[in-house]
Amino acid sequence: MPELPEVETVCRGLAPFLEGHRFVRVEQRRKNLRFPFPKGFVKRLQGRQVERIHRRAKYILTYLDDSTVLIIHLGMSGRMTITAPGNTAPEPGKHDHVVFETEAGAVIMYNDVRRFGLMTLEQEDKLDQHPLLKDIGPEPLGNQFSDSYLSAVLKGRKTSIKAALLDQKVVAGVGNIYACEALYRAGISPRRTADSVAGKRAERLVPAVRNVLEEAIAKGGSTLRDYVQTDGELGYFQHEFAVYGRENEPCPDCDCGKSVQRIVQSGRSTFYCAKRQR
DNA sequence: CGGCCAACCTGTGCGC
DNA sequence: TGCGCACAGGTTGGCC
Repeated sequence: MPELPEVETVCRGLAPFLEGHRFVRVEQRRKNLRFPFPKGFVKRLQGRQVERIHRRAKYILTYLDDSTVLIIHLGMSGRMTITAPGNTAPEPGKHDHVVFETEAGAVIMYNDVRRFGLMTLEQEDKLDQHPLLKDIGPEPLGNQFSDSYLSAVLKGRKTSIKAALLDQKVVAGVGNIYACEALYRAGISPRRTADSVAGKRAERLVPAVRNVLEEAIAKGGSTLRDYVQTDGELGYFQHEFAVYGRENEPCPDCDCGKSVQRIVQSGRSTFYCAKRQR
């Protein structure tokens, strides 16, 4: 699930337990996720203090006091679980792959059934050049993501606009759900060619992407308090989607009885309303 | 380079 | 109840 809003929510949930706190125990419970853990992973983390947590695209960047950065990606099924200081942490289960304990007594577990996630370490001054990060496009909530940028970057691209939105080089952090939802809001067909999204369409798509992500973050934020108190699990949230997962249902703004269709584009499900989206 | 597809891995839900 | 298949929110690497 984790797209930009979920990763942002996870970062915000982790921050109070990690920023300014020191890892006193790190347990790596298997040798790899998507990639092998780097050499000396546990040793390099133990005793380090976290300075700040930051999100870039779908990556969680944890800046440490020795100028290294712990890079975390949640993949498809990665979650973080927090046990606040003073409470008893559960025993790690089959899919709890990494356990962090802070000096204050918080226990954070990384859980990932499918293991498409990753953790690695990089020197802070080399972070921009890291292979995983160097080609990522602008943050959709930042100023660089504008209709002129979008028109320019999509120029000449014959793939679908849906596939282009999923390309992290075009824009950072948009995944399958929010690509569908943003296109719905913008009234743009996911089948449309990417380079046909310029001018007025780009002017509609940019705020559509921004707004849907901002709303999802706001919702994550509003459920976060309850989330941490109940079971401490961070990562999966119930959102109301207009089209995603709603095949054969009427879309919210449809007055014509037509319903949401599911198609497959480059191997991923796309949901859209053929009447509203052209 | 652009674009498509398989692969990575586990779990779940559905039809038969 | 069991089996096989489709599918799941991400990303990469290989191929044409």
